[in-house]
Amino acid sequence: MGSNKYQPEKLENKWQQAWLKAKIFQAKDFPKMKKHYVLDMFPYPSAEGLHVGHPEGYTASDIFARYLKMNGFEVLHPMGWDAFGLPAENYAIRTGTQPEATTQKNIKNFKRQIQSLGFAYDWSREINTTDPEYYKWTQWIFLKLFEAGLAYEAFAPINWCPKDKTGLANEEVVNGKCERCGTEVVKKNIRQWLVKITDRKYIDRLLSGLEKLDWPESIKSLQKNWIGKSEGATVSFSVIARSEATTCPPNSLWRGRREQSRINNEIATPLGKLGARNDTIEVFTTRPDTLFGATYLVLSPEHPLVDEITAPMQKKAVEDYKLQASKKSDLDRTDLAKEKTGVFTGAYAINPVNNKKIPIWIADYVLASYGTGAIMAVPAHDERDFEFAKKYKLPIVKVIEPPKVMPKRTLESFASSGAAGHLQGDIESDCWIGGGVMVNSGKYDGMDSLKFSKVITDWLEKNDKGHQAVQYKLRDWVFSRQRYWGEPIPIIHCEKCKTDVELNAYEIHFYNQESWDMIMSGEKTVETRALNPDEKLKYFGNIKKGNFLRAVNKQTKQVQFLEVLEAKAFASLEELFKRPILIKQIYPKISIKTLKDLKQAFSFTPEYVDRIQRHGLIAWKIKKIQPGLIAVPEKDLPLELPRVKAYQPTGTGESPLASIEKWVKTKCPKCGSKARRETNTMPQWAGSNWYFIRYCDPNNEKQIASPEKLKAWLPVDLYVGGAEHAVLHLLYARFIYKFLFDLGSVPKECGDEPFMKLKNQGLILAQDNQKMSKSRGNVVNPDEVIKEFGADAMRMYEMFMGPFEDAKPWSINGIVGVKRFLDRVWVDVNALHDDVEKQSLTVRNGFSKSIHGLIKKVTQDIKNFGFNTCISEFMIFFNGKDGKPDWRPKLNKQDEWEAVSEIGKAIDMDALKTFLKLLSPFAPHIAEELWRLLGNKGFIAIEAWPKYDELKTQAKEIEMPIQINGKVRDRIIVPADTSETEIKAMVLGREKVKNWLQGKEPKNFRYIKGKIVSLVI
RNA sequence: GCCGGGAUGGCGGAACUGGUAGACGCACAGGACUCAAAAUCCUGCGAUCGCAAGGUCAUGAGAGUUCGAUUCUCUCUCCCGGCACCA
Repeated sequence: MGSNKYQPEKLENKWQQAWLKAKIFQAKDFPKMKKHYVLDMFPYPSAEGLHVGHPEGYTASDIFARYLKMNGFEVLHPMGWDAFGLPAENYAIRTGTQPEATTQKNIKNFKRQIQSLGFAYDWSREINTTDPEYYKWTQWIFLKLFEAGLAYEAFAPINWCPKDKTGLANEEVVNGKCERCGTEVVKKNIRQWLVKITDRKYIDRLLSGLEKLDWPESIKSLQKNWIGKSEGATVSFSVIARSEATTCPPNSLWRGRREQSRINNEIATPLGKLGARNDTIEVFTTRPDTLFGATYLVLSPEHPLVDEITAPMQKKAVEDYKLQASKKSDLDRTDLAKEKTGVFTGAYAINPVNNKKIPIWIADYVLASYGTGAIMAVPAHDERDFEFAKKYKLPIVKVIEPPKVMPKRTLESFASSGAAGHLQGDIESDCWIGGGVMVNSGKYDGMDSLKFSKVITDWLEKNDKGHQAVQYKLRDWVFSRQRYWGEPIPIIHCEKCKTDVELNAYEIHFYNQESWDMIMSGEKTVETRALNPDEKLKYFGNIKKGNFLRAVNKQTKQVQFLEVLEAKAFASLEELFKRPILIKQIYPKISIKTLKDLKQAFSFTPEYVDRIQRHGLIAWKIKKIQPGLIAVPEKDLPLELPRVKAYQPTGTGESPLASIEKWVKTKCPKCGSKARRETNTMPQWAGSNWYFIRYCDPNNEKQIASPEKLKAWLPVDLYVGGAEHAVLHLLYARFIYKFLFDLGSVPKECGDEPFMKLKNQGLILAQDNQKMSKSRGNVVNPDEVIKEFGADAMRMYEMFMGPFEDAKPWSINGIVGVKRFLDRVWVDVNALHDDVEKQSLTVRNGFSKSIHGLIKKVTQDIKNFGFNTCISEFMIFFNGKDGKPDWRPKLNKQDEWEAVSEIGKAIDMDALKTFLKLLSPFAPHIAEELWRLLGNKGFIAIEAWPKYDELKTQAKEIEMPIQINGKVRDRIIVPADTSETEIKAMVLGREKVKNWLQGKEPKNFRYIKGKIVSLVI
């Protein structure tokens, strides 16, 4: 027997170096073969080093990549470092070291650890997000977003962590607490950079793009949920003027006021949205069918109209309530168990469908950040409104009668959910949130509620009282941190440019969020307006190319500047109609074929049409600009992070960069006057949402990556990583990728989805079934595992533990099983080799049948990520079923070969080599070593993947179970292709079967070829 | 509350499109080797009745479809992950 022992530490490093030196895992840029891009989520190189969770995903993707390589694919399998971020900075603060230095140190350690596992990475493409040559392009992307109007500055109430003294993205707040330190998060109004991920151009693509992706359903639904699309309608409720509110006016009075406001606001309202007025409250509802049941309105306490509408006698109550609400943390406000509270404003509105006067309340269960910040309350058909109405004794009007005859299943589920009250129409004690038949809805009574939903929406549109609408839960992405260790935002603040623009600007106001959104959504939008000679001061016909518009959103108080790129006058609608391209830009979704369509689409009032016909119309092509915000010129990128002495966040909302005067003071690239640099830095997502693009061309100095190389590699075919990134990284990366796609930086051929297939590894828990964490002290260090068992055993064990995507506990006992197996392989192969050399064993190739089954099984399992079962197949093959391997003899106690198969003391050397090839993606080091031992040349890692003979995977004889009344009572060994008549005779002849039958004929006889015989007595 | 995923021996887990439940590994027990131990090798190992042959019960609980259900359908319980007053 071979005397040498399996000592992984003696051979693993050797092979790792050999692979590197031979460059066998370097991907060629323009592959002639089929390409495959296998990507791991790159790690944040923490000071603690790798934990055993990292190698799980890396091993799986490595096995897959090696498998593809052996199958003739050109494989791109890169690795890099996501190295900006808070921990490095916090560490620097504590120890007074440079984040740059500790980051370098951590990277070195991570790289050593990852390399010690023998992964087949192409290290020539290694990237690091903190490298100026890399973040130059992160900054470049930001500038492009800025140019497109997708990155903007805003004072926004953001999540603020008092301990870390920094703003947090929504996603970093877990249960109202800071994800990193657990401190309760408070709201703070702070100047921020935001990225408009909610832009119309992208949000629906982010949603619909999911459909074609091969991702786990759970991740897709998480993203869908996060985007949170709801379809419904917005409805305008007119507010009754304060003085008139006490005596609810008949319609005449009311209308007069309405006309008044229309005239006042016309100028401030973009074409087609003339319905918006400052005395209307817009609400969003997914249930326009319940509109007749809307018995009151509720505004969020932050709604911009609250102060304007509140009646004097309610002023104090409203102010108190607003103050109270503002003090509450998010956690308090969203606590569901809490009873709803609210205050009457003293104001009333008119329900547009029945002209009923309804009270307006404020309550903090209505969120300012969603929809329009206001709701219509339909207590009879919404549980929240119902609760509120009950408490404050507000009227409840039923407008939908639950269907009397319901499908049985629906009925049962209602009964069990305790909602049986609905069935009796017991509206006093309960509310019905389902559909049904309309009642109390005027002439629509008796209509199906689903149908009515559409009917009433059409009615609203026709009557200029509302329109079909879509809302999303997704918020814009807070894209700045008040921290040092991140990419500087390449923007310069110039006071002179700002005042210049402001001086030249025409002011326009928007009361309507939708109009605002439409105008702001980008360069292609065209603003149109009828000329109005009566209003000299605001004679918009004067606005020419090169002028500016100062646009104010009355609701959110947001201010934007628009530059007029082109101004065109049209004498009439007919003339405008001749310019279909222009119309398309205004209303991209509506097809306008006739002039009538045009008028309808724009919902012109007759007065307005009249004015256009008399005075003409002007249209502007505009571009959103950021006055006083000047982009750092591309040629000056990267804008490098300056060296600082102190990294403490200032806590004022400014980053530590603000205290480096030398860096902050600069010249405006546009006008040359004194200016200051932006001191916020980018969040960690900035570098990680596009890194996979850079791997394709990591050293390109001229472009983010060359289109040719991108065409060769993108999209990523397989992306492996943790499910914790389901909505953060994966959504941002998809957004940025789509943006770069639209920009042309990602070529059309690549498509606009970056990751075709996604696999999530399950969490590895500690021995005690708890999450591994430093504080619990149950973290397993891979270095120690490798030292004791070797990298191959570590890889094998991580794959053997259980299904890849499931959470599973680490067990040190478990790893000894695979280690023993590798020991056995080592010892046996050495011994076999020695004895073949000594000619005490003969080599006869091709007699093993089980090797074909193994190839088949392993090939399929790798494709399906079923690595755990692969490994058990390896064991079964090597040890043999019942301890009888069919490809070789076995060692007995005296270390002598004992024939276990019919072939005697012969070995199927081809089968052994095949076995090693199959094993090599899993345990690459031992496979290489034994491959050479058996006299082969070159690397097993680049050998061709074995093929199997399907015929030989099929057993000729089968042990067929015989079931009697559903239970296995006997077994019979038969040729696989035995016919039914043959088998029936054989089965009925069996002693055991006769015993069960007791002379009777079976009532039923069934034979499933290759599977089972079943009889019923 | 809503969405998604689970529940199989002492443990991690197998079981293809319904067809022998518990593969493989761990732990455990007995044996071999050893002065002894470790390592290694062999045997056994769901529960239960039985000396055995064999029987009975078993895949979270209950029902259903089927010759046959871990697998399909319904209801329920519990666990994990996510969202959470989103109108």
